[in-house]
Amino acid sequence: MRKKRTNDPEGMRRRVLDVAEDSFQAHGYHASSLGDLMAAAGITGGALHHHFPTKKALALAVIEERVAAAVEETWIAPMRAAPSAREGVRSVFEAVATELEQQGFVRGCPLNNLAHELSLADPDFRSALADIFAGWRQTLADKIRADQLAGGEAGTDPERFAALTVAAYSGAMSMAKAAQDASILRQCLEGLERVEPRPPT
Amino acid sequence: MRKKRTNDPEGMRRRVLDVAEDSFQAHGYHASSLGDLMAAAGITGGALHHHFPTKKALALAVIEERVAAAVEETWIAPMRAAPSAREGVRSVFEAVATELEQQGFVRGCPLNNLAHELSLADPDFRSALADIFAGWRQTLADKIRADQLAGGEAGTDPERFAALTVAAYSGAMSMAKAAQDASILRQCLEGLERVEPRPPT
DNA sequence: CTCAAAACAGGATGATCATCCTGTTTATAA
DNA sequence: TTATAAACAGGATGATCATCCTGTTTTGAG
Repeated sequence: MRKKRTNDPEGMRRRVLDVAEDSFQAHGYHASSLGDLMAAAGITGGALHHHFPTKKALALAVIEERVAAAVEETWIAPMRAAPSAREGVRSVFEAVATELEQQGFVRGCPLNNLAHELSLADPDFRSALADIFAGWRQTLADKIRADQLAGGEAGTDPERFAALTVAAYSGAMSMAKAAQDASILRQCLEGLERVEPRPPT
Repeated sequence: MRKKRTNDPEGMRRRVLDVAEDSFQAHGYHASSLGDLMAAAGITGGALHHHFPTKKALALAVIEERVAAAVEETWIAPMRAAPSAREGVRSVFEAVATELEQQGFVRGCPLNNLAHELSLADPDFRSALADIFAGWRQTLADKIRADQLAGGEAGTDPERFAALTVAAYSGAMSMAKAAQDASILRQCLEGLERVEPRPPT
């Protein structure tokens, strides 16, 4: 009689989020069935229902914990650590492009993928996704302001720079996903680097 | 005994595409059930199956006929008619922003909406969507080349300009959809207009 | 130790969905 | 007119899906 079951609520919750994040990115929210997720995570219906009563609750957790963390890791932290806004943008674009080229296929931007499918589906989804976009732009705008305090970027509007950078990245990832070709990212970066390049007068 | 049924295959096909295009944009492909579409179009299962044997066939028709036409109408035709590439881009951005502000909500870019949900779902979807993106960029690049033949845009790389413009628009629409606020479109346009603004040396 | 709550198991359920099938009606060509 | 295919009707079907429910095991507080 092997009666050994170790309760590990945190670990089980993490495994569910792992497979949900992966499946939502690979197939989307609606195309991911809870049955598939349960099989992939190796858990039962009771356990899944215990941690996430509804599919919506699961998706909200993926957005707030995983998608936000992905943006934090890919964009926010590198930008804060960068010597300047422009150098940060360049290094993030190139890092992502290089990573995509190495792995050979393009899954798209985690935030954009879910934003397109879920923004209109539910107000809770929409506001969670919009908040991540806003924080992303905020970080970029703050970096421009820091550059300006250091004497650079005169004449660059922080919010405008942030909006264009995030838009260009998101759109470039959209095209890269559709074309399954990451090179468009580098093309867009080259264009971005020619925005307001004139020195302060 | 009113026995009057007028066969109108073209009209019926058009009505199906009308409701499918609308529903795919509003709720997405997977969240649109054929039952809902049949009810909205006022047709029977037999008729739907006759014109579109599978849901995939219906979506492919929506992409190739409706989404491509939307890009043609919104971007390609106005760009060809514009006096210059930059003026064309400006007028399209402003026209879309104004239209979105008037209708009060943002559904997103038809191409991007389906591209995100379907690019990884099926190779046929992906290539149809990628072709539309490519044609869009081609039109923009051709316009820059025309400007160059007319003596302007020296130093502007046509493909780079096209890629950044499409990316910025797509990404701006993504954010506008998530935020339900079209103003970010104008912000991105202002940024775009500061790309390579220096005169030829 | 006791016991209540949390964690997990596993199946039931009702709804929904895409597809298919058998007919019937309409249009077209010979 | 007649034959043939296209156009359309309407229901059947089997699969799938999210949620819920009843029960069992584990954990920790008192």
